Amino acid sequence: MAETRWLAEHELQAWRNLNLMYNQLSGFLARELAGSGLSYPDYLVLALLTDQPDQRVRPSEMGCLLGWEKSRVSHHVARMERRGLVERERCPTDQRGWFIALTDAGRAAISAAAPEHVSAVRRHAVDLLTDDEIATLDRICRKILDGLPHND
Amino acid sequence: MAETRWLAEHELQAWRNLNLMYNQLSGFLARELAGSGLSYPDYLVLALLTDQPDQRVRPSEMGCLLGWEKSRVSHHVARMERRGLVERERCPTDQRGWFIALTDAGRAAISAAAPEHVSAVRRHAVDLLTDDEIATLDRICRKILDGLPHND
DNA sequence: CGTCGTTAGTTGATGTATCAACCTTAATGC
DNA sequence: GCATTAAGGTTGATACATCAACTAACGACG
Repeated sequence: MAETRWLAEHELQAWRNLNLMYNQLSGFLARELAGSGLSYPDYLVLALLTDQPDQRVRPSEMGCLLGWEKSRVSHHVARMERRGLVERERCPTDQRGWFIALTDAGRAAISAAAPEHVSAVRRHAVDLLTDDEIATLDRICRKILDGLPHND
Repeated sequence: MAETRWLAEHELQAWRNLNLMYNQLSGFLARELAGSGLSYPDYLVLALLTDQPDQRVRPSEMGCLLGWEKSRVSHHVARMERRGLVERERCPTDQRGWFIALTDAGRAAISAAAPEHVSAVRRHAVDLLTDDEIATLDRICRKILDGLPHND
């Protein structure tokens, strides 16, 4: 077993700041969204659905796109269905599967929440960064994602 | 109410990648840690404690340092105490307060887990980035943190 | 065909995060 | 001093995340 290479001070700083920043930021955005009656995961699901051509997806595809495992998708969609934000429809070509579809209430909820949410993302993140920084951030994320065993 | 300024394509990409990256990465690291019987939050608590001069902190200070609210600290420490990883001691100078202190078992647990964890952080994040990228990442995090209402 | 491994998704148990309500002790103001 | 407010923490309820175990339909191959 080789000696452990501990993190240098500047590496440790960056790593801690990343964790702290992400948690604080997503907590803040979640609280903001709560005013519209949506949680952050709710928002992600609804946003994903509105992006789909016919506003429906298979749970497994949703899992890939959001990076969620199937059980998380299932539990979360079940809760959202109970609140009337989405509904499940049998998939006609595969009797094992379902489609998750946006309901009118779901569409209304995200339309109401989106402007404020996007504005908060701008105010507290995107607009604070230069184009260069955004490009670098994107590159960093890609590098790290590529190095991870992809569960999709 | 002004028109909503939606995110431009490159901004949206970076934002989505940040979310995806952070969730995938922290999920991965959590699974890695689970092999040592610790969760990611467990690790953060123990690491924080080993950093303290006398290996104990007040819950409120821990909350500040980790960006956790007091109730989260309380619940989590209670669970860790049940497992013998930390213990609570009455604060002699303030009868309302406590110290959270590292136990021998806690010290042993983090000593066992740290090398593998740090190596995973290196392999999957730090070592993939140039010094420039790390510096930029740190700057980005600071900017965003500064713009957030600080709950500390 | 039938059997068998794979894939789609669900379920239940447990750990984690947040909120609001609460209790106790400390500090402040008069 | 004594009343009031604030600060340090806890608690219980609920939502969220993860794991392992499960059901059922698909599909490939004999």
